[in-house]
Amino acid sequence: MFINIDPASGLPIYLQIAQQIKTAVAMGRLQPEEPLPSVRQLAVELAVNPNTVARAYLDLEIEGVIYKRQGAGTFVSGQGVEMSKGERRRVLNELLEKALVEGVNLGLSERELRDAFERMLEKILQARTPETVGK
Amino acid sequence: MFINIDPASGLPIYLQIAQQIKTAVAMGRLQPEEPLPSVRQLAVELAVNPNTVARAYLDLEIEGVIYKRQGAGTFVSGQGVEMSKGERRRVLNELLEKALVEGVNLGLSERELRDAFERMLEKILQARTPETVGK
DNA sequence: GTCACTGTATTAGTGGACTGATACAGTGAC
DNA sequence: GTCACTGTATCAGTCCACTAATACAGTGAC
Repeated sequence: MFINIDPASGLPIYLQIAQQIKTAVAMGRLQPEEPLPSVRQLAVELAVNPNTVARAYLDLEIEGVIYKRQGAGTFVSGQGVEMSKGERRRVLNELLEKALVEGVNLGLSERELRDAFERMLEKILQARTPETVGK
Repeated sequence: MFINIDPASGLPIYLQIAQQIKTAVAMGRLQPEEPLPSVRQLAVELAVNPNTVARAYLDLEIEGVIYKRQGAGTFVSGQGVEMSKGERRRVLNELLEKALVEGVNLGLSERELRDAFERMLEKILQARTPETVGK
């Protein structure tokens, strides 16, 4: 798989796994209903404990990014994040505020902030087919 | 001061302090060279240990948001984050990616993402005078 | 049924993040 | 100099996040 762990990052292993899968799903590198590697398989590959992978999968399941079936495996969700519109906006706004506060404090100009946003948005959406984005 | 601690947030106290000050600086509610409350003063106000406040101030100093003078006090920096342009972009991009990945996985449309960004950017920049934003 | 695979639960150990008590050190008004 | 304020350093305790070892339980091909 495409996941790689950086022991020096300081970020917990399970979060590194979760984050990378999340990004892959957002970018369409992982398609809905596509099976993920089993917890053991990925654990061997990354040389970590199966529970660590399971922890990452659990987080992703709670967030609605993937779903699991006992004995069968783990799969990418079909777009279904169960959250109210308001709640979703709140989460997004929190993250955007954090990014922009940081950007402003770093002394970046309004122009630079906009450019960076546009570039990142493009990067994430480019690989997706139009109908898989939003509704 | 305007800081308030939410014990239920799960976020460490010192991070709550640091984050709120950071936001205040970005929004211009705290002006360059403006003195911050002393570590003891703020500690009493928030009912925490002075070291906890000091820890928040230390983080902010390392990031370049504030500066301290032994025996004198703590002050808001005058725009001086010492970081290369490339490094600053990298930090911003990381945060933007996180926000957008989340937004896409939440099923928000490109339009909604753009709108949220514009609104947040506006909110943060509105209180600042033009010449204090970027260069 | 067996077998080989799935995810799950339990339990435990280690490390370090977080906070606090307390003593030290610098600054500036007087 | 004193005094009242600054931030700083040291040390210690507690809690829990993180990871792991290991055993349990469900699924599906055969």
